[in-house]
Amino acid sequence: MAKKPKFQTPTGMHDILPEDQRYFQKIQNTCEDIANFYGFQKIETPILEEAELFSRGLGLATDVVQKQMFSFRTKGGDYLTLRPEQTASIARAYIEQGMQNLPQPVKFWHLGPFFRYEHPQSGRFRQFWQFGFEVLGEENSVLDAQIIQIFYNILRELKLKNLIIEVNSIGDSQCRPYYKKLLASYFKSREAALCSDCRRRLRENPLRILDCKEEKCQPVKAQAPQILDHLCETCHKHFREVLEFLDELELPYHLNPYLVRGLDYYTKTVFEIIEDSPDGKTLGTLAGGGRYDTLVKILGGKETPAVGGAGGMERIIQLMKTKAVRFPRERKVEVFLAQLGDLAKRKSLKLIEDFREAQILVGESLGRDSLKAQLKMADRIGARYSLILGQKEALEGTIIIRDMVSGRQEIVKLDKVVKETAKRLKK
RNA sequence: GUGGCUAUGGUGUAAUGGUAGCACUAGAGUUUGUGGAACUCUCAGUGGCAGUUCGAAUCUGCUUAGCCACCCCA
Repeated sequence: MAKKPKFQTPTGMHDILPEDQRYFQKIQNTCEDIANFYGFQKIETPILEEAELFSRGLGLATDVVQKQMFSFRTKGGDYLTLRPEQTASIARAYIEQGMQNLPQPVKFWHLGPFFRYEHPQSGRFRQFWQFGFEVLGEENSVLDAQIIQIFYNILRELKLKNLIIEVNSIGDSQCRPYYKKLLASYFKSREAALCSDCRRRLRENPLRILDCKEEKCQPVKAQAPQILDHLCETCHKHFREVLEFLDELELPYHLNPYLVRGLDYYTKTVFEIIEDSPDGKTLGTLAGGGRYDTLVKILGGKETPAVGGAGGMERIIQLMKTKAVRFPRERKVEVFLAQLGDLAKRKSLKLIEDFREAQILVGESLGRDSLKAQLKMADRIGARYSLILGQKEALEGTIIIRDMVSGRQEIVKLDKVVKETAKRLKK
């Protein structure tokens, strides 16, 4: 006889079990509250999009596009991709739905699963959940600061501490090309001192060398020209304003001139929020984002300045767990209905509906026939009262109310039991 | 994509080539219409495929998954 096949979740993908649902729910509720306060509306876009939306939007040279997309051809011949991030889809929706004709800015939040083909490890999955906030149609630096504030608020609301906001500006189409050239020629003159990856980056995207953690590259990096010294007038002013707003908000930020994000659509402000853990272990970025003033145009829309970011739910949950963030039970059952005998079981079904109408949570274990086992269950879930409907009671039209603390029992008329139970619960 | 470590019931763990055992959990029960304790019984495992051997959880190879590092990011 053949062995039973053993199915398991695909690499890097997980079941989200009830105990984790509480955390997901908590994050979702927090996002929703904050979104309502700041005037963001929820949007959901398809999990599949045309592959080109991402390759054009995020940039062909990015890691996400080059090696992390789940793409496939449909029977009809379309080339689709499981979304690796949200921003490009929102920009697409903005263009497709003509949202430039709405009062600007347009503010959205979202929450859902995303997919990247990578080697999984802690805090890194092939299917992972993100929430995000995006503002389209506003170039003012005050929005950059407010987006950062929003993500900081959410993390704080989730009881996370020791948060550090890393910020940088990576310029725009005015100044970045010039800086890139400057940087490229600097690194080129010292190419021999760079690691092999960085020599490749030198050709593809010199900015990323700044992100390299290779020991070898550190001294070269340290002497490299810094973008902040080479921002154009506009970007410089914009960034200065952002920092002033952050000061005003008294947010704990750290200016990190090496912060370069992996997606090409970013302009000017970029940020990441990380946990400053004492033992030096990091989960990676909890939330990150920045300004993307050119994305809408790249995707074929009108020039539309925008800023936004996203948070990683699994990472946040992992951190919440280590900080022992707990939640009360979502369902407190105070009454348990135990039944004995065929007639009683039939009457129980209807009785449960009566309790539902009265909005009293009533637990049951209708599949169990032994009274003992049912009371054991009642005890386990912590019911205050048990209702016992046996053969005799069912025939007489009565039912027993048992106080699970004192053990006292009373017999009441079956048609009064909802009322009688409600009365006892109020005390 | 590259390298390192790991893998035993649902969970946590024993067994260094010779009967896969224990604890928890779960289910059923202990004068059959009454919970918490105790006790009894039951379900349930060597990730998968090969190889070495009289004999493999144990040794070897491959594979899968997890973890870690690189890379990158949420």
